[in-house]
Amino acid sequence: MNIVKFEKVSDSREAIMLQKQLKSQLILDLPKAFELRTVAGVDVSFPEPGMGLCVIIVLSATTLEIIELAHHFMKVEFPYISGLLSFREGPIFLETHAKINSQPDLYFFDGQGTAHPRGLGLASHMGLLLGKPSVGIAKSHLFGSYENPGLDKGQWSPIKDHTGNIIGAVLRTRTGKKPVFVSPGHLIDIKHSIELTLKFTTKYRIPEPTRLAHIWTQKLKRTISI
DNA sequence: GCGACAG
DNA sequence: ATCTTGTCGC
Repeated sequence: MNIVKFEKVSDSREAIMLQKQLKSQLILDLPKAFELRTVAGVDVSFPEPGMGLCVIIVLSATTLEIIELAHHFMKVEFPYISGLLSFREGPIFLETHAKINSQPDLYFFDGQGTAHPRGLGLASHMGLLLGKPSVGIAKSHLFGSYENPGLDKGQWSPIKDHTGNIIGAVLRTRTGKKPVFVSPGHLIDIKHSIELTLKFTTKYRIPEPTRLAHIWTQKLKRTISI
């Protein structure tokens, strides 16, 4: 069992305090012994108000074949508040994670990593709790300034905070299509986050780990009663 | 006060 | 995220 507990917070004030405290623990470098054999994709859908359905899909990092698929359906307490997404999706993610048998080497989350108001988006928060490398793949902008990248696949431009520090990248994963917002979660740097995002991107805008997790989250949603 | 605002 | 079918365009 993967026993990882999520610190309960009762309101946004406490949530923000926790984020500020946790961000100091982030390590933005790949571990020396990092070996990439499997990668996990995470996503959450909401079949009905107050109920969430999380999916974690584990893929071979070399062939992208599905190694494991786990899901969990439960009540979600925390409301959606911009900047506090991890408090809404974190609990159900950990419950789902307790069901997987493999130990993914890397995790891709549907949201921001360090490109966040307090430097601790969903991917960073979860990576920290797991103690594993994680990357945030967001479909839209949340925080930081940036210029649009070139139109060719692979081109990117930095996302900077008010100080000028680079906290993420706007990456073109498909020529001529809307770019994705990539930022390191935990135990990884920006360069590798970009490199790995491209490595797992096939013919679609969203890289396979997160794209497949989303597809399953929608497919299983119909299996659950409404 | 005004505009922005992951999923 | 979710409510929702077909349709125009690359």
